[in-house]
Amino acid sequence: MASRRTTPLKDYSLGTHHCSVEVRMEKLAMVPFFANLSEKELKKVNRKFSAHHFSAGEPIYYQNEKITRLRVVVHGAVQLVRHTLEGKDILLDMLQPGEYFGNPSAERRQTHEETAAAHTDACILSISMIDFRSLLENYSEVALSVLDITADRLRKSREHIRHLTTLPVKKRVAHILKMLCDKFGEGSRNGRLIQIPLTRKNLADMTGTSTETVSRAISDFQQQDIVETGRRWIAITDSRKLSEIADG
Amino acid sequence: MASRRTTPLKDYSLGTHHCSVEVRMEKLAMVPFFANLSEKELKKVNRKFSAHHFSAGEPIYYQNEKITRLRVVVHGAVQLVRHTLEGKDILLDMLQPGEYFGNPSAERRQTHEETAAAHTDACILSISMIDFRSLLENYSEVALSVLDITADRLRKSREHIRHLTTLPVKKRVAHILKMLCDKFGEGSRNGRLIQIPLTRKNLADMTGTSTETVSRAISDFQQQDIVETGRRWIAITDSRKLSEIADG
DNA sequence: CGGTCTGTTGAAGGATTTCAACACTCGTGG
DNA sequence: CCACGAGTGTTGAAATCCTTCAACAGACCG
Repeated sequence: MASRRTTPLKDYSLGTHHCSVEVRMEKLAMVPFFANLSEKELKKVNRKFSAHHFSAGEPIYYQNEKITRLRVVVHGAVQLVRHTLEGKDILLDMLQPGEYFGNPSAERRQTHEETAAAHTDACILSISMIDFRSLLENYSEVALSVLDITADRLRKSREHIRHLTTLPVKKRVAHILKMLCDKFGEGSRNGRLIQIPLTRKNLADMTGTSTETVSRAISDFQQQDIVETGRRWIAITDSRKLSEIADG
Repeated sequence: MASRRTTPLKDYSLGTHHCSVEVRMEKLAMVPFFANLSEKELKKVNRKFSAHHFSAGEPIYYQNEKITRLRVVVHGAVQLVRHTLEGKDILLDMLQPGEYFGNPSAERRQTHEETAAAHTDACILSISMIDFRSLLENYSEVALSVLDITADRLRKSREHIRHLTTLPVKKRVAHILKMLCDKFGEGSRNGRLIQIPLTRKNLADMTGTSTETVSRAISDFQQQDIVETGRRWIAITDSRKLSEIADG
């Protein structure tokens, strides 16, 4: 496997790893809406979940597919992509361990609005919608927590709309880099490194532009010593200047 | 008051109207997340709500203001607007009787992300966040219903993002007109009339463009006999052709 | 070491914004 | 009751940002 790696990023590959019961419990406890459950309750919940591994790039479910399960990221990163007839993709979200995906309220709208795929090698826990709904009915604190997270995602989505309709591309790219840095940033020596492999296409699909335009924006940032970048990796070296560009 | 009205729209003015208890109960029962409560429970819930009237254009709460209450539209239309530093407004949503507004999960994020204003004369019921949260805790069916509605708004928001990033202005305007027609459309003789007064600026703020561009798009639709329009009103006369433009 | 995927850069073309001037409508006040 | 003015809608032309097309350079993998 990858032996001559040159990127500064961590290796996310799973190999033949299999999630032990202990790891699963630990990860489930990390999920924000299970945080307040007792260990006994958590064990009960844990039995309803099953685990699956996905290789980088492998799809987890497809757009328009029937919704049957709710999923939680345990290891790796998951991307939610909306494909369009125009052939332009939209990267709706990048998920970290602890985050859920797959519509939690799959009552009427029975199909997924987006495709979920493992962005890196990933380990995913999933629970049937029926079990999840009964869980929500029985534990009001879990339901309220899921509501809070969903409301926060709505807030972020509207923030994104604000950026798309009022900001020029360069500012949008700056905002996305800041956001990614907050969520995935690691280290502080030569600036904060964004700990997921991202192509110019990924960034373009997040900001709603073309790869070329993103490339030009980032080239500009690089000349101003705001970021450092290579193939599939970016580090922010001057977050102050980046903020100035984003908000100025 | 308005005596020489020439628009084809209904008169939304309230005059000295005051909501009777019966009207309030009826309206509360219309709210999707109270739909399943018994009359007795509904009466209990009703006591927690207070009613207020707003004239057209009057603000209900301001962006960045502290969140203290959750509100429900009883009469009239309410607009949710996000103001930006660039001076460009974004019309996030237009609400009908029965719809709630004001973040239902006001736990950490303590301030409103948008300004709410009465678009027409409006009657609004409101409940304190504390009472609302305890309501969610005690009635799991209400909590699940609120979750469903929030998840659906997230879906719509992402759909909007899709339109903003992949479609040219003309198609976006067509989509918004279709949406407004589905939500506010009335009658069928000379086409479906959108039953709220809308300016070109309102439409521009919904589609993320300028008033001039919206005007050009609608002029074009009018020449193709797809819509009929006047000052602050629009009717769709050929929804099939409109759909073709939106999706073609 | 070659092929493929990824990233860069230039230049032309296009869609939309912006600036500007004008027309129309409504309702208020003379 | 009419006229005027503010708010609203329309249209043209120039300027601009971004996309698209194209060619190439560099990195990674087997």
